[in-house]
Amino acid sequence: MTRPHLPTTTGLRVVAALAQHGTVSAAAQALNLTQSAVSKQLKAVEDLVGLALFTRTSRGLAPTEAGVIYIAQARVALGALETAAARVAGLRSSRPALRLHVLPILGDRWFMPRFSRFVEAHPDIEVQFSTFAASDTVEEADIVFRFGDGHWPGWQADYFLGREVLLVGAPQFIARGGGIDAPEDAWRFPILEHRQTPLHWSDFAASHGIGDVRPERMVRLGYYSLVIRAAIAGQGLALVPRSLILDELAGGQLVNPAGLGYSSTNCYWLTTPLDRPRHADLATFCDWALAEARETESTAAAQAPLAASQRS
Amino acid sequence: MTRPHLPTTTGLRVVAALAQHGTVSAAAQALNLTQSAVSKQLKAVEDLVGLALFTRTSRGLAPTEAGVIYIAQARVALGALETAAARVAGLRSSRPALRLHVLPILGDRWFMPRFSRFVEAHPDIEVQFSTFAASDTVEEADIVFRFGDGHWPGWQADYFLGREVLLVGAPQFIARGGGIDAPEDAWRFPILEHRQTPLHWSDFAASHGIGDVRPERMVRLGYYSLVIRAAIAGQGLALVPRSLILDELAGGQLVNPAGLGYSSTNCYWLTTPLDRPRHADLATFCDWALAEARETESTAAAQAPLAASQRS
DNA sequence: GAAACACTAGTCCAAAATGGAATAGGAGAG
DNA sequence: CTCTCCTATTCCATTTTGGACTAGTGTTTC
Repeated sequence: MTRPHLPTTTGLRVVAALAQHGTVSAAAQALNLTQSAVSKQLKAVEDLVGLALFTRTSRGLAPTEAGVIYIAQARVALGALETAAARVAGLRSSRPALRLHVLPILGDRWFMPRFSRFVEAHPDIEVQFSTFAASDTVEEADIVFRFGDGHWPGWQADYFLGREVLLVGAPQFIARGGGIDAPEDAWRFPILEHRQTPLHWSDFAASHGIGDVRPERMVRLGYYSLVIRAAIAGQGLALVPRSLILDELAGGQLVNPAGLGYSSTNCYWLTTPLDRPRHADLATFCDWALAEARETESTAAAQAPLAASQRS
Repeated sequence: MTRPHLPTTTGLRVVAALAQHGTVSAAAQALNLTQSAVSKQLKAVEDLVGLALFTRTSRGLAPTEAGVIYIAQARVALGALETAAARVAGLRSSRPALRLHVLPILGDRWFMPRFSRFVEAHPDIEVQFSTFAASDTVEEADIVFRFGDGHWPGWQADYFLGREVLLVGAPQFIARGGGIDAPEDAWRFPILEHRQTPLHWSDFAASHGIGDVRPERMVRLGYYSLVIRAAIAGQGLALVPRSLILDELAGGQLVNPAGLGYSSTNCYWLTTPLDRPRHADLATFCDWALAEARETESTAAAQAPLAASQRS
């Protein structure tokens, strides 16, 4: 046998990022590469595989049947590498690295812009992030960020962010649909849902006492990044924690019509294992992350009235 | 976050090959790279990980604690890539590739020297090999090479090779130990065992009617490649199918003292699923592989008397 | 004890791969 | 029609990779 044709690990990351972000340009930002580099890496993987992994549209990319299969295995491979890094980092006799498991949406929209502040403040603490790792590696992590109601046996859960959920959409899209003045107006529009957090719309309806969820249409997407992006593109209304879309709200790409939203019991939590000692670096990181999250939400709260006044 | 430090897929292959082959030079041969390239790739992975993955001795390399962890995840990652390739290959609307799952020892010692003959004879048939893939992918394969007694529910098993098992060792090593004229003489020596096929020595003892296995010492190794290599290095006696060591017997690196060995019911089988149609390419490959295996064993049988006469 | 053998690690250098800047071109929205 | 967002490609500089070769070490053989 000659040398097998394997993709590079950059190629795997590109494929995984494209699945999550939906466009070459957005994936490039997430990967800290240029649009041109990502485009070429995708082409290289597709040439190697011999099939297109994504279809191209003017709005971005969508996985093909082959792409869905390939993306799944790319994630398994990347997860194994995260596991290897995390487990080996745990063996260092010098100060062991902190092992964090983060959800994709938090990695992109919360850690990416802020983590450098932690590094500057604590250059001596090494942090190992995982996103794709399998559940056994997740359980080994020092900190696991989770979405839910805050109850995980064996784990202490500290509220992180996302309790305040807003109904949002692109301004022109909402205007074309006749505007939204009351919660039930939302059902005139297609709505977007993140598959892994499917309860939002029923919570929204329940919190406003408006009966069943009855939208014109519902589109389910695999990543919150894609939900947000589709909302910006005018493909539907979305329910999104305010803290995750501060820039889009400030920039006017998304608006929160009539200030509609609700307070969710399902939100993002910072969890730590109860059966392991809380060593100093872990405590330092938790304090920093929770404080930054509080600051994020203070900023979010301060912007809310401003956004409301811009709406009239 | 800046770009994560991921190993290259070549680095992963190097780490997995080193685990299997025990020396940089042997791994290089298996990978179709030079010793220098493999050495540099290993250094690059170890620099990235920040820990040594192998200890170096004058006889080769052995995994460290970190190495064992890393190797396991490297194999998971490579398995995922094999799965991706196999599943995507199955989607091609043109002639789908044959998906073969091969044991490491057969990949190295049987397919590596012979597969180019198949390619020359059938350039139009694409074959996808896997070795590391997880069990779900194995079950999807068109052909699975297995070691055992030939009974796997749902699979047709055709004898492939390995029924004739020889007691072998390095000539000087055997001479220093006083030679071997009878089966029980083997217990004066350390013996080597492949962890995944642990029954050989008891089968050897039973077939010669010599009671329990009572060697001076037993060393268990994770790969048959390492068993063969350790036998050549004079670290013990091994039981190995004749067909897998024709070159070593012919070259005198290993000898079969007193023609000792036995006929094993546990051997290598070519298995195909009963619940799927046997399409033409599959039949072509099976015919070729079984014919080549027959030829391998004819050659082996023809060499046996010659080796015996060289021994006196 | 010397020679031979098998091994790893490093240097030098050419080739290949990678990524960024820039550009071309397409599609949709305003 | 213009603007915006998008992908794909070209050009080029930089980085990475792998092979040839060498230096050095340790073990085995004679």
